[in-house]
Amino acid sequence: MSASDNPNKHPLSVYNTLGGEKQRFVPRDPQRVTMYVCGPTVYNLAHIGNARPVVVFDVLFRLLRHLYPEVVYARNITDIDDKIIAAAQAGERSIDAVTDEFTAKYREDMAALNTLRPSLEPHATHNIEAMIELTETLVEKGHAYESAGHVLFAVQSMPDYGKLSGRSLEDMLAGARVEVADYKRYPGDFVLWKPAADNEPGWDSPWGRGRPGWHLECSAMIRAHLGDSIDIHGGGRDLIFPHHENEIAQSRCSHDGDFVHYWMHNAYLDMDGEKMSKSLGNVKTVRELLQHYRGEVLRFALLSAHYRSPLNFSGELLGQAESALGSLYNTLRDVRHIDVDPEAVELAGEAAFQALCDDLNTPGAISELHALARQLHKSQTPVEQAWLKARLLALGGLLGLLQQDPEAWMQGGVDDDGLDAAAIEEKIAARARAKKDKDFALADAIRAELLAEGVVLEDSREGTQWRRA
RNA sequence: GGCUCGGUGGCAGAGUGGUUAUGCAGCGGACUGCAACUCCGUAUACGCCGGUUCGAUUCCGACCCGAGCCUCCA
Repeated sequence: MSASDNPNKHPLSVYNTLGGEKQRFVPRDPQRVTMYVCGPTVYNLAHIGNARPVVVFDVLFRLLRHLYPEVVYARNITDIDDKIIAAAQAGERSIDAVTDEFTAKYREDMAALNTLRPSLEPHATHNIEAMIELTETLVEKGHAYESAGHVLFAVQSMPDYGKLSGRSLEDMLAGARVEVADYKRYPGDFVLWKPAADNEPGWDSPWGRGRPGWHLECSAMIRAHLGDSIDIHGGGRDLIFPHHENEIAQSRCSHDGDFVHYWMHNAYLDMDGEKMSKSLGNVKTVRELLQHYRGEVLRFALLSAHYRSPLNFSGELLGQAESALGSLYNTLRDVRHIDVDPEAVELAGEAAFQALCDDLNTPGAISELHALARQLHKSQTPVEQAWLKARLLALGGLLGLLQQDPEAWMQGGVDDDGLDAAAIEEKIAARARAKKDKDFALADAIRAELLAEGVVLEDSREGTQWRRA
């Protein structure tokens, strides 16, 4: 039974890079959906661009969990790589010290964006044996060869190599930017296994002490942890070629099965209209941004555009995200005393849910959140308010948004300096007395004083409440 | 050069062969002691040129502009 066969579910469509079109999602096993997303190379802090696929596929993970009984989501930790070795040597530290530090920081940063931990986080170095086995199989089957201590994949041995990225071998070499190593039989061949220098980490193998090539770990770990075939494989657009193309080559030439059914790729982030790059000096780490914006604001900003569109990540975007998110929390604050059960909401009929089922249309879903908020403001009856609040929370939860205490959200911020709540309440009380005495000059002075501290007052019949601007 | 994807109002960003996207900011009004919040209303749009069509921002073609990839970058 697929989701589409269940009247209580809504069909999910995703854009499949393989085929270049939106397709109905049909899992191979509706009881157990499998998803793999390329994770970090742990040698430095994650930047906000790295966070986009993490947040996007987190939404997909949440959505799939609503649609299917079990979802196994694996995201690898690449803890062996040239850049890690370089970082360790530069810092005169051990490899482990580097990878442990940045694995921990990666988890902290992604948690701050309210992303769920994947079901599995396989480490490359824990799966070396599987990589060696995979390489041996490829050699046995005539798809790989040993040369000068390297083992290389022979791309010409695979008839439809290049299918994912939509290019032929001739096309790929036409650009002629390929630096041809003399140990390659064919310029497009790529490394499965390479020799390790004495001062580099290495593992014993049939080809001597060495370490894996870049693409190998994903193929080996997918097979080891998820099986020969999986439903969804995700990552950034830039990985389509060569990384994912080569994963396909490794996996399909070594074992039966079609490896991945749905390939999903997110577009890049720009920084103030320019590509984020180290040479431009405009790389922003998640950690840096968290100094100035709350994680949920960053998450909201990342979800404000469709994942396949480039998103210009600017201070203005973040300001808008903060305002928009604040208005939603403000709505929830007004009904904070109404108890609801978001679990009871049947999502299938919700427009926001349907938007997400249409290839993760997060901007569409967010607009529906605003529509619910507007209805909530206008509603006068507690029953209706409870119903709307439950829906807003349920749908927000699907996006990983709006799950914090609204009062705390409105009164909180990233800065710890400024007036504390008790001092603010005290001034509000003083202002209330002034208002009662019709001393509006004093009341306004107090309000202006608080505003200067970044505190905005909102009067109502029930009294005065405050929030941080 | 090859392959791929885009160009929507001040900004961000959906979507559609004919009907208000939405948000942020702006303007007008209601509410308020005045504000804020909220509500109501409102201006600004679909790169350019052709074609198909009763009708195109939406389909087709050309053009201009931009982006990504072309061996280790999300």
